[in-house]
Amino acid sequence: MRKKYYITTPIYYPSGNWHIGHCYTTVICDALARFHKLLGEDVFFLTGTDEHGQKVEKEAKERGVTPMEFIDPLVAELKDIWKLLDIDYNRFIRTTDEDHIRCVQRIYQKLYESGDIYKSEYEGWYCTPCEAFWTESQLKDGKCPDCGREVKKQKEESYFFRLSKYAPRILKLYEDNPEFLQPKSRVNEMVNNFLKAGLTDLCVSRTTVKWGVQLPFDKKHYSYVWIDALANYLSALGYLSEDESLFQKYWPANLHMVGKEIVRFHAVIWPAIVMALGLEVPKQVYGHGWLLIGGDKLSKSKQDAVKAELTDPYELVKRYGADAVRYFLLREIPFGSDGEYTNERLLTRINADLANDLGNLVSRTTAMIVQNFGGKLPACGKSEELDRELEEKANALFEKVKDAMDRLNAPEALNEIFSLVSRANKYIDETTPWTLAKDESKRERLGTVLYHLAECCRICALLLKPFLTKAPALILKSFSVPEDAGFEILPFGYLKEGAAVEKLPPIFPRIDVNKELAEVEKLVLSKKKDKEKEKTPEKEPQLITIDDFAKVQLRVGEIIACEKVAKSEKLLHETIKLGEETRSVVSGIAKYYTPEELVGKKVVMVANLKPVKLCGVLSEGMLLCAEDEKGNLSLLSPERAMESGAKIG
RNA sequence: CGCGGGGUGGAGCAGCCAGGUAGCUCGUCGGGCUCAUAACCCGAAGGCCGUAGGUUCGAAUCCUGCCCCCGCAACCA
Repeated sequence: MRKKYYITTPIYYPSGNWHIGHCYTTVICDALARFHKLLGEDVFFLTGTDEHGQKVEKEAKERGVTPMEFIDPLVAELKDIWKLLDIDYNRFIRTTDEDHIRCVQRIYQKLYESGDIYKSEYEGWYCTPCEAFWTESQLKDGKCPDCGREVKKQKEESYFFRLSKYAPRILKLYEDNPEFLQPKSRVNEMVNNFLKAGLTDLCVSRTTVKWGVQLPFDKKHYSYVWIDALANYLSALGYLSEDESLFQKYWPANLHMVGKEIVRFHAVIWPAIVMALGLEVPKQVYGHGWLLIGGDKLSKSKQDAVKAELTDPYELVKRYGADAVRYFLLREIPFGSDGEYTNERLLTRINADLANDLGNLVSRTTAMIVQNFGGKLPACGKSEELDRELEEKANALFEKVKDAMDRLNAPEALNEIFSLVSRANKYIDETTPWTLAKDESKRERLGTVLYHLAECCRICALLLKPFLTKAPALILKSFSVPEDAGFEILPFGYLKEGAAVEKLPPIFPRIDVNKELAEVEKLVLSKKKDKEKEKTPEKEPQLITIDDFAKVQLRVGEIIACEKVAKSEKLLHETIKLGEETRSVVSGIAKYYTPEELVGKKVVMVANLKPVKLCGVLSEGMLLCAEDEKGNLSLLSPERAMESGAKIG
């Protein structure tokens, strides 16, 4: 029986902002899936979206649409991106899929019956307007972190999962299987932060959020989103459905690839649930690092020099092609740790590796075969030492690539492949085929050299198939290698004398980096402007009536004291005399005014603004300011002397 | 003392676990070549390996203190 390989990405939350980071995780998984397919394994590659929960519910409501109306276009967009990047998944699961929901319910039912889910009471801080529970540590200054309002301690009937029971077994899992959680540093994190302290049972039901999976044994309750989300790895295979054949075949997962921020859910909670269901635990969870956009470090030292980075996957693929984007993601980020994304690094990579090294190698090799042998591959004559060295390197490559991929290290695998590309370029200089071509007596030697180059191109292209999806096929085609050929034809010597060889136009045209960077910057800036425009037009043309205006009470106030707000760079805290009363007001003008120069000023303020707390300081009004496009700012003051408290209107 | 990771030529990283000529990619400079996408090949410059101590014949590597970044804990891939 063929070996099976089940690999998953996290399911993504449809936030409306798909970016290069989402592509990172998915492209790695796709490369791994393709690699294992080429090894002849039976692969199932799962990805999808996590669509339930409070956030979606809330955002849909704000837009006045149903949750599905909100999500559907976002999901369609994501699928488009995967298509552009040639992500070859077996299933795209959505947690709103009927079969998934049914599976989640059955999992809950099963755990409820076995006693691993039980009814108890959840006590927490409840914010009534937000309908949300918060833990002690989530509160900000004892207030709701979302809206800043008072919260009250409240108990709620809830269902809990006996996570505590599984802590020892999870520790043992880590000990017995060092491979289970990678990289190793994450193990320490989990053990020190959670497992050592002992796990507390996990509250797995909600009554406040209705956009979720209803619990079969208590219709008032809905599933905790994380249980719902994690279950996708099982539901996608038809677990607990009428047809469990996929589940039988592919479970347990070989690899759950996840971002480091959600390692806890995958390495602690998920195995516990899987254990509770009596199933085999996944073989490996890998917590990869992040792709930091635009160099956060840079922005601190060179405040003004922060460049706009192009991170929109559509635009990137449109400009540089799927191969270039995939290559960058797979090659540039040291695996396991964070990497940095900038347009410049992307372009440098494309030019240096794909255009100069690989593209050019293929180009010069095919050109010489066409020129000297009329597009028919010459015979491989007697190998000299230089040739044999190249052959050995080419034949040793597969093991090196496989070894790197077994450790999930795509950058290293690519590094190995490109070291052969490099060696081949050097081989051309060492053998100087253009000199051989001038001497009719060296014709056989010329053929041998070109044959070796053709073989290197072929072997590199073949090994690049999991990583790139366009170029390898083009290269192989130009050497008349069948499209569906796999790793079985890797060994040196596959190509036969007389095979048709075709000269290709540049596969990866060189990019003028400075010109392109300038263009990209322009593009990003214009997009930003578009976005700003989108927001403003609604407000501008709207006319209001005098009644609307009357709702705003404007009055003259006198600043009698002013100080900086300690925790903030932008805020000033003014004490303002407003006729008889005194108001506390916080304004974001610290960059434009010093506290000293404000004291004694008469200003215009909105007197009936609902009080809020900013950085913990009460603000009972708003000072009116004029601001121009350049960011200059000026407070408004009555033009003649006025008593504080005077009404404006 | 909550936990973890990191600080190595201009940039990004490897080396550290098993101490012993500091390596790779990009960039800069010089040379070579002309088959090729102004590409390719060779060479050079540039680092007291965050900092202060310690162990050792010998420390980027082991130990200790300190400084600085980043992350996790607290639903960002």
